[in-house]
Amino acid sequence: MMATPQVRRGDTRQRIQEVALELFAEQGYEKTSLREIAEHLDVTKAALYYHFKTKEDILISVAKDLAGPVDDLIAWAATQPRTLATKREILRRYSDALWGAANFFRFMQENQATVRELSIGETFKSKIAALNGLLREPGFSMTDQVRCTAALFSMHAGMFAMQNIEGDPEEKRAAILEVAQGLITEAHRDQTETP
Amino acid sequence: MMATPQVRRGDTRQRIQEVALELFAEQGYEKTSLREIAEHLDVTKAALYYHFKTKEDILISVAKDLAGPVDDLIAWAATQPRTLATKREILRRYSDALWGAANFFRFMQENQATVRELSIGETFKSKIAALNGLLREPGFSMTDQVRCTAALFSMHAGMFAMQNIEGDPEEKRAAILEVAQGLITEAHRDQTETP
Amino acid sequence: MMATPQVRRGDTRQRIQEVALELFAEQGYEKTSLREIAEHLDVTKAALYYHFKTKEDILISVAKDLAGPVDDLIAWAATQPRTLATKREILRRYSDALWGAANFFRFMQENQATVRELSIGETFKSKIAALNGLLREPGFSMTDQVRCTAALFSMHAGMFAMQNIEGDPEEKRAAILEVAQGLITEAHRDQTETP
Amino acid sequence: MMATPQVRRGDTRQRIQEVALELFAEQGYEKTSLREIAEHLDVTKAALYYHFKTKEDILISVAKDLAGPVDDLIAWAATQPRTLATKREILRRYSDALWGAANFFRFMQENQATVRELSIGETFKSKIAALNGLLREPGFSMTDQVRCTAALFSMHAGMFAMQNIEGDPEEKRAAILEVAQGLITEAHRDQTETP
DNA sequence: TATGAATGAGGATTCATTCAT
DNA sequence: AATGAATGAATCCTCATTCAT
Repeated sequence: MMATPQVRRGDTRQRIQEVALELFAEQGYEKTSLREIAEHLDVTKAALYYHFKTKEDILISVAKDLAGPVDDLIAWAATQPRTLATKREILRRYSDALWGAANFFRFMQENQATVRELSIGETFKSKIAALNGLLREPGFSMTDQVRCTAALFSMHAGMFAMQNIEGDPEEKRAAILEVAQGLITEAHRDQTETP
Repeated sequence: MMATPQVRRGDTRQRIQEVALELFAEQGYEKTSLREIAEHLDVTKAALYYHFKTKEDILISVAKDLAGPVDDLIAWAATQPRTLATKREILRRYSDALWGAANFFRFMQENQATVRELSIGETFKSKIAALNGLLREPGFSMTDQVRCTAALFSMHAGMFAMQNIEGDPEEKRAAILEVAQGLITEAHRDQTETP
Repeated sequence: MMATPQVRRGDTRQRIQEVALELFAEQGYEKTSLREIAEHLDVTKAALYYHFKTKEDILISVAKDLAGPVDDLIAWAATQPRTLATKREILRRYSDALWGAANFFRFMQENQATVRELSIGETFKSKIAALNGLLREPGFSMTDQVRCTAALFSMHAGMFAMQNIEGDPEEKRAAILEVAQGLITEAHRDQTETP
Repeated sequence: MMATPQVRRGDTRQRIQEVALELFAEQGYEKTSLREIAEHLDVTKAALYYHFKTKEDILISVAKDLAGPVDDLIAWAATQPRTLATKREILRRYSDALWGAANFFRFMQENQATVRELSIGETFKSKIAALNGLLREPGFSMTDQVRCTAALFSMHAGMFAMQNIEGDPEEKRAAILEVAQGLITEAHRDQTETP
């Protein structure tokens, strides 16, 4: 029969991350002020600084938490043979990662210019480059290389571009994955047929 | 018998647009201050206000100038039959538009969060939606609808994602277009085969 | 019959310098906020930033204006022979410099810890070192070297320590100079007598 | 049979004083934050508040501990005749006091502007004034009064100004004292000779 | 066609301090 | 004897914008 505590417990740090990500995704990083974040949480700006050293730090901490699956994916992929099957599986898992932290990836896509100057910018760019490297084969024809790259970025784009289109979300997601996998498959088939 | 003018003549307005776009594309809209633009041009901030009513106005004017080809494309497409051939041509022309104002489209892509709040945001979004509507057939299977949409966005993504990859720019551009057209074609073939 | 202008003319920059120096000297650099300076001038903080890039910049500009005589003195001294007569004249001129910008030098003395971190810190330290170098002879006995150095610093200290003591300011100033010159003279006499 | 305690025992209060003085002397009072002090000690800011009521309180407590010798000196001097010999001894003892808490006196000298607003400011100023009163004779000529005052302040200045000069520290200290005593002596001789 | 001078609103950040535990 | 969490007030500084000249 404990009374509801008047002051929030030890979850403030996490609540900051949640609210911040939400606002960052909604309005952009620059347009979201710490005042705004603080107000949403009913704390003072200074409280944010108790938990994070800078505004950028909030974003970094969020990124660290949410980009983990992509790291795992890259690490896993590095142990696999560079076959078509592996690549299809990479895309499948990437789809999971993307949809598992949609808000965050939406933020990253819509704030590229801003993020580029931030420390997570390089980090992220290199992850995407790593994934791209795992899919693309330098020996392929230019067109097929584009197919591999397009497989990756179609998923990014698909995630948001399809938001406005009616239809069951899961079905859409499956369709996007299918198209991406189709591109990779086509690239490989193409190369096998025409040496 | 006029002496050569020491200072640039009536081209200031245009020079503002050029410098602004360059800086917007490089650093993002928010991170680019009017002071910075003015300094690059060796004029005062106040001079910018003689030519444009607001910061946003500079961007709007740039957008008006550069987005024209896309408007033309949409207008033209409206007069054409919704055939595969038309759609392939739409993509081809869109490729021209994109590469013809690469800086601007790069800006739009990397500053989506910011642009969304600006008046050109809606404008632009509706143009993309219009293009997408010209390519996508609501009657198609979800997968094929995704293919149509992916054709469009692959070009956006391709434009920048391929920057880091070695190879002749023109060849890359052709390859990107080919992949995009391939997607549309595949969507149509698919639908024709499996009614 | 022109009416008194409502807005101050072009003297704002200078008025900022004056007020700033006054407040810096009175309360110290850190304790003086830009808000305070602005209020004293009946302008906005932002106005200060129109004229100076940073708070430190205000101080730098003041220092540049007021430390000129010391530079002149050093330059002049460099062209003179290192005789006792020269040194006595250095002290005399230094007295002029000090009393000519008393507020500023008082500030420098009372804010050493702060000034040390600022860019003018090094600048100033090196000037004092230069002066000291012009007065001190490394070949002298330690005691006489101290006399030379004390001649310099007695003037600094005297300037303020004597403020509380009754008496005609000009007479005090003359007495301080005399004591300083006496120290230098004694150092030289001493060295001549005991080789 | 007590185990060696892992954490420092009851000496925290003293450690705070030590670290605080060190940082105050190094960076100045205002530039030294309680966070910084706490970090150097590996405790929380709140811990400082267990031992001291305010930031100023830390400084006050340090001053109380370190200024004792000067109080003793003043008390002792009050019981002595105002002879030249007494004054020379005052300077000698003052030299001891100064060198015995060099960090603290350096702090006081370099932070005059700040200290002036603090409660120890008045305290300290009055001590120096008391010392000065013990050395200076209002009946002396202005020049000789300046000599007396200069004797006192030369020691302050000497302490730090001579830091950059090569030579044995003890020898320097002795030389500084000698010069100071010389000034007092000269003042007295002068007065005796020219009544 | 521009500038010089200024403003008002707001930004991120830091600080000394408090208090329940 | 000390901490974790938080606050309120202040800091420096930047920005888009205005307007008389």
